Amino acid sequence: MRQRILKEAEAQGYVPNRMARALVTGRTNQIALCFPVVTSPLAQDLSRQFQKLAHPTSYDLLTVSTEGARHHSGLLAVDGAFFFGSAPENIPLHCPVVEILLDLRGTSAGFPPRQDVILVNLEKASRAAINHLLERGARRIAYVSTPTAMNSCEPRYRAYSAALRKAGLPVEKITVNLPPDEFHRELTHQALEKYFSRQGFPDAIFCSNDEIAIGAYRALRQFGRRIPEETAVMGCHDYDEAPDHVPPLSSIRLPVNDICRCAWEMLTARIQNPALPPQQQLFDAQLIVRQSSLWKGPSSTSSPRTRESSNVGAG
Amino acid sequence: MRQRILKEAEAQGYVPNRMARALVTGRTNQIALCFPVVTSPLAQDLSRQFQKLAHPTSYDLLTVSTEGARHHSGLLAVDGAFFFGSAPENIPLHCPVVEILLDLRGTSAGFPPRQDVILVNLEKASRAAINHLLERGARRIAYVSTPTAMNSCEPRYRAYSAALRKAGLPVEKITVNLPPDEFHRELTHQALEKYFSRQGFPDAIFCSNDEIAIGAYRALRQFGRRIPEETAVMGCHDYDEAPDHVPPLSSIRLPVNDICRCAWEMLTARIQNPALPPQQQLFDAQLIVRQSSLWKGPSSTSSPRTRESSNVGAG
DNA sequence: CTGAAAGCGCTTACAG
DNA sequence: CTGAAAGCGCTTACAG
Repeated sequence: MRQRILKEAEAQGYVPNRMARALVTGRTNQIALCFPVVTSPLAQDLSRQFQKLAHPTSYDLLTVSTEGARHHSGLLAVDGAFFFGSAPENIPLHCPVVEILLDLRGTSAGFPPRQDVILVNLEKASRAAINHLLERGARRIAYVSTPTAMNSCEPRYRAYSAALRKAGLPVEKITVNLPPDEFHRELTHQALEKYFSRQGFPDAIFCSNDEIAIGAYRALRQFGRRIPEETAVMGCHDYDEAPDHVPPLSSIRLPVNDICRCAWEMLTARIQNPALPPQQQLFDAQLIVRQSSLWKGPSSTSSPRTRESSNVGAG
Repeated sequence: MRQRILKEAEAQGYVPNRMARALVTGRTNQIALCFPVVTSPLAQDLSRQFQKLAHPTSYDLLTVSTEGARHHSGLLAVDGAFFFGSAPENIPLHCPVVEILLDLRGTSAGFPPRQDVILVNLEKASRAAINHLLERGARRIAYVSTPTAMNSCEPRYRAYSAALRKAGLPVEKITVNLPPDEFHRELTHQALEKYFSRQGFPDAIFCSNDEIAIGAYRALRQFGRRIPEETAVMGCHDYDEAPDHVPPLSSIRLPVNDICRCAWEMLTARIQNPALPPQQQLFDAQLIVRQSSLWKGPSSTSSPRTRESSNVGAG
């Protein structure tokens, strides 16, 4: 008797109302992805990985921006949330949270005593990147970033300034002011164009992300400055496009796939069992050396800015 | 008296429960973004634009994959949805929908009699792209795509095959089988590597999207084949990276920003007033000619595959 | 202006 | 195994 009713309901296209169900079960089958800037390449990359992880499950993904005075009308209707690089305090949320943070150990900010957290060590790889540039003989090494990544808690900046200090070289900071949602390359290009025409060219440029690095490519190309022979470029993130640039971009790889998989496991475990002990995991970023960082200095092949760009031989 | 209670509630950190509110108001303040493959570059691009549009509003965005036998446990809890290139029938949904579709007018599929729909005319720009390659003198022009974009309803394929037929040239189809969620460049590279070593090199390659075009770059570079002098490459989508490739990628630009803005307006208007008459809008794609499509043929500059790739002069 | 009641569409426990 | 009741946390309309 009961079966007949259920069958008939399905036949008539009945689907249960999720919010009503959620109200009584306490489960929404939704998970939030919280980023300070949802449109950044790194946020996009993480989103894509989380989409892949969510797809075989019954969870839908909600993308939420944590920055900007957005009026959130009530508790987010999610069973759990990932927070990238920002404090959950901003968002009304009464559910398990996994945070993905840059490891700030050793800084004044201290170790955050969170429950479930993934830490990414960027400082070690940044040190390796700067040392690599120093070993190639570069002396004038500039650090380019947005204001956010230009402070003493920031692992990239810390590694950079510590290494230069140790080598007895001057720090050269280039701050690029970027609106959070805009395409960064052209604005970086413009900022660096101005800078280069006033200050000349550094031997090497350490960029706080790959978008900025490609903005630097644009600016250097405009001046006919050869990469990496005259000015080397180092990115950070190592997004999918990095090997396809000419020259292929050296970068610091964030293990995005591993981070997301681990975060996903932490969160689903926490949802199933809120009494679980705190979960923590540390990931290392890794220096990926391609062509763009192989500085040769002024004494290198002296073929100047003549011939049109060619696509030969990069395979 | 009442004010005091409300103040006290806020002070204690009370936030109303969204699902309970949604159950009674019928509004969830959520909007769904539905894509056949959520991780494709075009889906990412559209998502980013919709994020920007949603940010100042009170809506949160839910990203949903319409392909793959995902068990959706109940009605999606959204006030409205965008559907890109796929039928809403797959997803349980009782709410306003705006569809974003490739314009198939003139094909056997006919004009879909939907309520609110945005149509993108890809065929005209595709014709322009093929004619551009023909005018440059290319005779052997191949079309590279996934199986999905290799059928007679597909505007790119229709334009391609019609133009070649008209010019009395043979059609050359290269099908690349790609898993939906994987990074396409390397797999395209491999498929084309095989193809080129068996069939030799076309004069020009018309790719159904930019990712495939960059896979083609990789394969051509591997053989030391010069782009565009020996083999020209044409992409489709014109993503942000297109001008930064070497040589800069010619492509067919989808007006993603305009599409998203228009779709957003349609949907919010429909949510506010369900009795609105059907809304429709047509957008044209546009051929963007950069360097990669400027074929010169065998009689061009005969400098062979010697020198290492250089980044000079592209600015 | 405040307070009590009804009801949104479900699920869960409990009585028949 | 089926049916009626209670209740999830809100909002809305209605009575005081």
